[in-house]
Amino acid sequence: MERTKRRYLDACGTAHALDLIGERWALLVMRELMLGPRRFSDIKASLPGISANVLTQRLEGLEAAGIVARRELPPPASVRVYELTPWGLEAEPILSVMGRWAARSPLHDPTLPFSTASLVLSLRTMFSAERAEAEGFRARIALLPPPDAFVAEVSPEGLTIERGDPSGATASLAGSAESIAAAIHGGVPFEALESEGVLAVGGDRAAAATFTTLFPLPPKAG
Amino acid sequence: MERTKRRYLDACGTAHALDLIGERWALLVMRELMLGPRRFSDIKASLPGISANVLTQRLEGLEAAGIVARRELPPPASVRVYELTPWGLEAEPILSVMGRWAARSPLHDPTLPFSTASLVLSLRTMFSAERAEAEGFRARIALLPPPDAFVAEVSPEGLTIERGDPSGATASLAGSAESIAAAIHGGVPFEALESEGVLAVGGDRAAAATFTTLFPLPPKAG
DNA sequence: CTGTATCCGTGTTGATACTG
DNA sequence: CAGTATCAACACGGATACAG
Repeated sequence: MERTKRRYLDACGTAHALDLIGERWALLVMRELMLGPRRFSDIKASLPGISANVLTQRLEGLEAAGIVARRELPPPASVRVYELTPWGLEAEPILSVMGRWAARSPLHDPTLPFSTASLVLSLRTMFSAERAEAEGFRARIALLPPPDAFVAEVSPEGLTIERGDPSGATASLAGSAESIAAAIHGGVPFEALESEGVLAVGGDRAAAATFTTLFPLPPKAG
Repeated sequence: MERTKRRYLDACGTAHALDLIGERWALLVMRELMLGPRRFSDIKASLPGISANVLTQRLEGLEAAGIVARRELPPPASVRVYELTPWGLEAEPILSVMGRWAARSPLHDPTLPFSTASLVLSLRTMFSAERAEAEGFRARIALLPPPDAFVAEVSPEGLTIERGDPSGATASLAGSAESIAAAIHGGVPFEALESEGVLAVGGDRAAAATFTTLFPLPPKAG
């Protein structure tokens, strides 16, 4: 095939990182795998604009680099899934740092599509331990972007967000990743989103409201 | 011209970062500007393989995004230089995190060319405050990759590396960025590099030797 | 139904030559 | 020195066809 990959002739670690994950779509494919194994079609559906052949190439390249592994689920599922290797998982700080930096961009357009993986990673990135501390906040908030279910746990140790059973949570936010993000990052009041029918808030509404204030965005640059 | 820039239709911060700095060469151009203003030809000379037209396009794009600014030095210099804006400067953690992650790659080839900016940023990235603490190390080490002069200061507060006057330093390492990196990251003994005539160690050799141990590389993945 | 391979129009990249 | 012009090679994205 193409043994003549276009590489940077540069010993710098950053340049090598770009050789590995600098091609178009590569980091976003990795983003979609950060929360666990996914199937080809699910990845493709979460990345508006990627074409099947490009996704195939990226998965091959990331596999060859030792960043992604493919696996067959045992019968009766018997489907092929892609997952990050342990080293691939360690790339999450790259996504976080890039996201935090870009949040200061004056050109950012928050009205574009927003995947579930983006939502969860953005919350991990933007969580303010200081604010949670100042509020003395402690809760388990269920995040329910269909068909997934995550539980965010805020404690003095910090924030964790994992797939899990939402029953027993202090409060719940059900709706598309875009709608949940509108409430948390966009500051849109629950009532506005509920009256449009795109968000359902359950349980302790005050706790849910406080939760949405724990992820402040940095000021715009320029 | 390019009113149809190829963007990701994705509200995720990481995706927006890729819209801004995800094009080929963009991050490496920024790396070359991290230590201060540079001229077009100097940037081009530090990036093996980039062509003039692509460098022009990247500088234009980064300027339009508010990441890079162009400036004319006053007479008698009267040359045009490019520099990072304050927000552009804040992208250094992106380079660090990518470099640290890629250092674990089994495919990394340390024999490729290595720019002065790469050397300084890699030292800032890989510095181990724990080791300096454990050694009780405190010194000013001059790094002299011609035609530049940097002073690295190790103190209980951490490491700083700035352009500066090398006189009065505890020790000095003079040679190409590649040679200095061979001593620090590659673990090559001073004597081997000196006998090849590619490195000159001055001042307190023991302090210089200890200094080279403060930048440990992480273990390889896979 | 889930992926993979092939073709094709278009835009991006890279090398050389050239201009102010 | 600091770019621009030109052109060839490649990568991307879309559609479609194919394989398990």
